[in-house]
Amino acid sequence: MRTPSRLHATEKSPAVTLSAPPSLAPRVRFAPSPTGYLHIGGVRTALFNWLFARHHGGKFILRVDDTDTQRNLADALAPILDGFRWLGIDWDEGAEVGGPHAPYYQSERLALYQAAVEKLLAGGFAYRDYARPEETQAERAEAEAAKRPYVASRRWAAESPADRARFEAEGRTSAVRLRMPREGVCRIDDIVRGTVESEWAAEADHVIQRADGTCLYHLASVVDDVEMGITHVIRAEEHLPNTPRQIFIFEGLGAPLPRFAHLPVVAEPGSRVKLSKRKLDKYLKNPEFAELYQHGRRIADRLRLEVSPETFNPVITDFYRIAGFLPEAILNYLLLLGWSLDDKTEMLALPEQIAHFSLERVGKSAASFDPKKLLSFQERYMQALSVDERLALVLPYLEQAGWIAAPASAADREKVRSIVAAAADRIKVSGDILDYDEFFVADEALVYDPKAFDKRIRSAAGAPELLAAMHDEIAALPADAAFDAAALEKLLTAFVAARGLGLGVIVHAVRVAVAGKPVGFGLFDILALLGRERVLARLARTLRVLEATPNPPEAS
RNA sequence: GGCGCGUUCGUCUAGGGGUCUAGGACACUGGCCUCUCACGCCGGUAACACGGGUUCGAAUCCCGUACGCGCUACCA
Repeated sequence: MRTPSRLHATEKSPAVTLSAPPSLAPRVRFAPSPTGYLHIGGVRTALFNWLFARHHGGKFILRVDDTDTQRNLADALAPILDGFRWLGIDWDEGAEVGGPHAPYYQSERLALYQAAVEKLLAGGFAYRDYARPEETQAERAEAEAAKRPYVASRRWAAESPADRARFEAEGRTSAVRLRMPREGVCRIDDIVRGTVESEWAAEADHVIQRADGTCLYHLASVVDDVEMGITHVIRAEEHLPNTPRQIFIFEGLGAPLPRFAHLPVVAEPGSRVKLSKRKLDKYLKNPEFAELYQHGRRIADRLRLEVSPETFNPVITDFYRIAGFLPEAILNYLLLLGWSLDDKTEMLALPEQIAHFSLERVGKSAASFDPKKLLSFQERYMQALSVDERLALVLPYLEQAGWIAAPASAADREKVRSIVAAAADRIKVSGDILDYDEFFVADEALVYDPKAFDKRIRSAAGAPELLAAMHDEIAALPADAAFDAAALEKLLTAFVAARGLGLGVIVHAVRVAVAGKPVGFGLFDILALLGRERVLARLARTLRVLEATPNPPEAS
């Protein structure tokens, strides 16, 4: 039995999307723990929150979940905030920007949590539990052995001051636990998963405050959501089983319930298991993931960055910033991990993403991270940029590698601009400019690819003689002769035609002689970019190198 | 173990009872272009987890099974 689609849409999307007064504009949040890195799955969750807020003219709040941190907060938070800023995901309230519900750091909101604990206690929604850990453990083990859900016996629940005194006289300490209902059904009307039901009786009495007085995540999260007026809790599916106890806290606090939307998790490449930063070794066994990693690694090495897989790997946002990915490409890819507009549209610029985003179109099943597809978005976004835009992206890499002086001189800019133009689609991420060292090294420092040198020059019949003749022909050119790609094409074509040869015979040898490698731009572009003097110098050097080692050892 | 969620090409997905001999994209692959590489263009392989229902008709609705994932902490 199906409801008409119009009605169905209304039933799934709350009134807030249609006729909500401004004061009811949605308020959503993302609450990272300051771990020192920004996980790509976290970015996807944050993106969906952000898009939802922007689409509906609501607020996106960035709250810091630091109840549990001992480490230096500033150091651990900076990479996360910087990551969001780099991606262009901004927040209306929260860390560093403040707002009407400040402070946005949980570690500074302890008094609120304490008040909530007392309110829950007073209302009978929670109790002080004096059980010792081993006693709780034993009950749990018993339940498991009996194959039923673990439910606390509440034998050590203090119902009166007298109970407390008695337990404390036994040397016991207490944590505060939720007094979960023992009957009925908890119904969650989830925007992405529909109605999810579970038995209240299957819920354990979760601890909300430890014996040492500190509070736990579920309590803090709900208290903050209430206080900050969060209307929609949009988070990863792993939190779905936690939702009943949170609903119970909302109710105990007498607060209205937000809408819930549980997003499918972002999974490992080729799997359904949640993507985790700790399993890099495993992911590197996936060829496509390894290729992405090596690509970034190559760039980091040329930049002489000290990177470790702990902080530099494709699960972490910083990886992409360092390699020179475009934020728009990453966001576009991430958007499609669990969301789609229709049966064709894939490329959506940010304004379109905002215009079209809706929670109703979020999928239900885990989506595995596909490095190749991410790269393909990156390529398409890069292709859409003008040469000058690419030049601006690439210059900092050359400066940081020390290949040009910083800040770039006008001459350097012009030179690099020509290289970028000739490179065309070969530069997929900004750091790829560092593949073209042949245009930046001194002629005498050019490194030859050994295999290419042997195949195209040393072992190629007639190649040395042709290179020598080529050198002489260029040297004999009038000083004012054009040395651009068109002129060079004419010259080379005539050169081989005069000898009754094809272009292929000379092209490969010359390429290796002047660029050191068998792949790259069109040869005429390479020669023009290098200029006459450097081409001559490199041809001459190649011939000298050949002469110095006329009979190389047999390749094994 | 218990509870919850999920299952369409290798991957991301479209799909809301007939228009599905299941569409798109990435990957893979054949070809074209070509001085290499990359780009681009044309083509191809490839999926409704399984079993029962309901119905004239099921990828689509219902039930079961299998498999996967998540939760089951005085973690978040």
